[in-house]
Amino acid sequence: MDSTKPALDRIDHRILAELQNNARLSNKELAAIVGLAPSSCLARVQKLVRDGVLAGFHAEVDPAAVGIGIQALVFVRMARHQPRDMQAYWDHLLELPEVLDLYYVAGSHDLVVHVGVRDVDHLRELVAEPISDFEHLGQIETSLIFQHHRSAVLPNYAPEPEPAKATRSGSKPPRKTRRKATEP
Amino acid sequence: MDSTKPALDRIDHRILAELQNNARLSNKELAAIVGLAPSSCLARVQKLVRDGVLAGFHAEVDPAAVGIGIQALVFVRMARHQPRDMQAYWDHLLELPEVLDLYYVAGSHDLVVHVGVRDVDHLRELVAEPISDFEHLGQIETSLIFQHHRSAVLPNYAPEPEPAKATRSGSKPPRKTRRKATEP
DNA sequence: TGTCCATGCGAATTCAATTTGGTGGAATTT
DNA sequence: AAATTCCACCAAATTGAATTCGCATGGACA
Repeated sequence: MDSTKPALDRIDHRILAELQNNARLSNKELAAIVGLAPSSCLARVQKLVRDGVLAGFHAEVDPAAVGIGIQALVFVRMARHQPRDMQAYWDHLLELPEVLDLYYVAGSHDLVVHVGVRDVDHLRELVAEPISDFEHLGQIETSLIFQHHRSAVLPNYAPEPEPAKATRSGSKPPRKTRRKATEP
Repeated sequence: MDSTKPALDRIDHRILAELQNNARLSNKELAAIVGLAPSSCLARVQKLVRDGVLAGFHAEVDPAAVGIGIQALVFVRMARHQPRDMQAYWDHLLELPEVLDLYYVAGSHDLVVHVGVRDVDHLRELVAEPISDFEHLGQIETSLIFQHHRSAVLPNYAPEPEPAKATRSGSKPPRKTRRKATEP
């Protein structure tokens, strides 16, 4: 049925969690954390990237360091909801560098725009011009953000299919180093 | 005056931009991009981390892979705005794994809560129980998210103080490899 | 003009990433 | 049930990067 759903096991989820917390973990460290050999761990990470489960790796930077003095949410209600118009306005907003997040939602607002600007003047200009500059707009309401928190890691609601490889007897029966083929 | 503001130069901002796009860039690659020797580049990155400008490195994972089927914005209006109550409710929300973003804003809403849940039942339970379970709450409105976009990199409004090291004559007068101290 | 400081470089060392060939267990086939 | 296939894993080896270090350069300041 679902060709795109090999389902992630416990170790995969562990890898995702660790990399969400710290994307700079070296493969060796990650392998040690999840209890795998570096080579096996690397193979899993590469697979997760190939499958699009790991969609990117981003540094988090202090907004103040790039001159963002204030942030705001702008709630926009459209006067018309033609898909054509919505899409055009959506694309328009995405081109604004000030737009950090863009939500298209059901309910009494249509769009919620999270913006980061230099100062109040910048905010006023942004809302007055590029954001309001569109046909078929209804109400616009701007709310200053006092505080914002973003969780770094997503919850995990996925059922784990298998013990992924239950190390049944104790912890690690270290395999006897076998090497005979290339040996005098 | 400002002991914590050595101001970032052009190269620093370039580093920030690149790492926001791809936090897994190797130091060597990054150095090549920004036009620095690996050792110099590493020193800058380490400094940016020490100074808190680089606040973290996070993997971005596909919500579907962890079982998040739907996302929503929950708009909450408080009945009372006592700082004590606000803070308690804020902390309460932060403990919910479903909460992905939390905004405390001025305006007609007080809190905007971005949640990721398994399905509609999960959403109903979340809003009915943990989110509504607090005194002094006013209106609550839940809006399904149809589409969400997050920009990976912040804009840069910071003025660049100095050419960081203007290579005035041409590009790279390759320094004559000096090594005399340890030479016959 | 001389000194200090910040920043950069290259070479050397240390350590990690990646490749490869082989192993064992579990599931599947005979 | 025995044989076979397949898959994920591991260890070792190689390649290549991260990190350290001593020194050089150029601007700021006196």
